[in-house]
Amino acid sequence: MLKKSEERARAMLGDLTRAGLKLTAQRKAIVHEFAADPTHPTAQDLYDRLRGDFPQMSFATVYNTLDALASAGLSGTLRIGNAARFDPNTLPHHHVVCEKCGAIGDVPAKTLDPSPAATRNVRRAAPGFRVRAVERIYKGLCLACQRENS
Amino acid sequence: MLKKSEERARAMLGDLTRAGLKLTAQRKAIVHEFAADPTHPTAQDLYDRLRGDFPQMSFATVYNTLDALASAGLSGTLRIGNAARFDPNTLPHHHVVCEKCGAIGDVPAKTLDPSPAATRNVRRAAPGFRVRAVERIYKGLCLACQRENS
DNA sequence: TTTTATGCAAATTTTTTGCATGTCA
DNA sequence: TGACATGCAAAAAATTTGCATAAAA
Repeated sequence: MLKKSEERARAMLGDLTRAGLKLTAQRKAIVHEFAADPTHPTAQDLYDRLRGDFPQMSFATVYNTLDALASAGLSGTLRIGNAARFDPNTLPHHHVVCEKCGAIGDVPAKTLDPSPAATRNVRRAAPGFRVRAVERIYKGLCLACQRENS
Repeated sequence: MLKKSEERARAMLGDLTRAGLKLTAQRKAIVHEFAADPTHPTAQDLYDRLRGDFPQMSFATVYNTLDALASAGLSGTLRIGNAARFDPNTLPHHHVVCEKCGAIGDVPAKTLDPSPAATRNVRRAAPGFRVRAVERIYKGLCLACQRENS
């Protein structure tokens, strides 16, 4: 049986090919590192992890690949703190963010479609705006930071 | 009668003093420019607008002042695109973001307190996390961009 | 062989910092 | 006066770009 991370990497590589992107060694390496990563890494994070095994890997390639994945809908982009964070989870979900340590987590959602109430509220504030998706950020304190505070 | 922008600027200056911050000429200028600005400007935006009237104003001062306002709870910080955007609206509210042109708007909310359902969902995904506030981003297309697309 | 991606290095953009000087309270 | 803020300039991060070379389809 395949490890879950292997499974995800394979799925992502398949999607990548299907999206018309070329399957280079660098992209395979990036996808293997990224596909099952729940930590919402920055491009720099991934680059640092990869450069050990792939010293010829360029930073721009990591950036470009993550952008390509995002454009193909295979990755989400989150902006929290000063750097873009990438998210391989393509199922609908929201995020928790710890206001102290910055840790980010996923919160599964049935859908990101706007509720009728949301649509009404937006219509009132921004007439004519067409809402495609509603993303939530749950801000607060993670368990570890609550303990530290006491 | 005072213009609304004047009113807001005065309120913000009062809050600023009350927060123990010093009232310098630069801060007054920044607050007057910022307090009633609904466009969620970046520090660069504000600096560019101010430097005409205040050529001696330094960019770092704009940054520091906006940070000070945010730390004192007089401004919110939004990260959308590659730069921090500042928001003088301290009433509870969410945001609409146009995915094409990047325009940002406010959507008033009664409260940002988590609903019981939100608390449950977060608890399931991130055990022990204490949610303080739920912020929503409504993503979609603004009226102008819908028209352009057709 | 044609198209697309890579590496490299440099340019931009965004944000932060140090420190001497100046100003508010 | 004493604490805090400013300006300036430089450093540090984060992101994007151009172009010759290399690899995938």
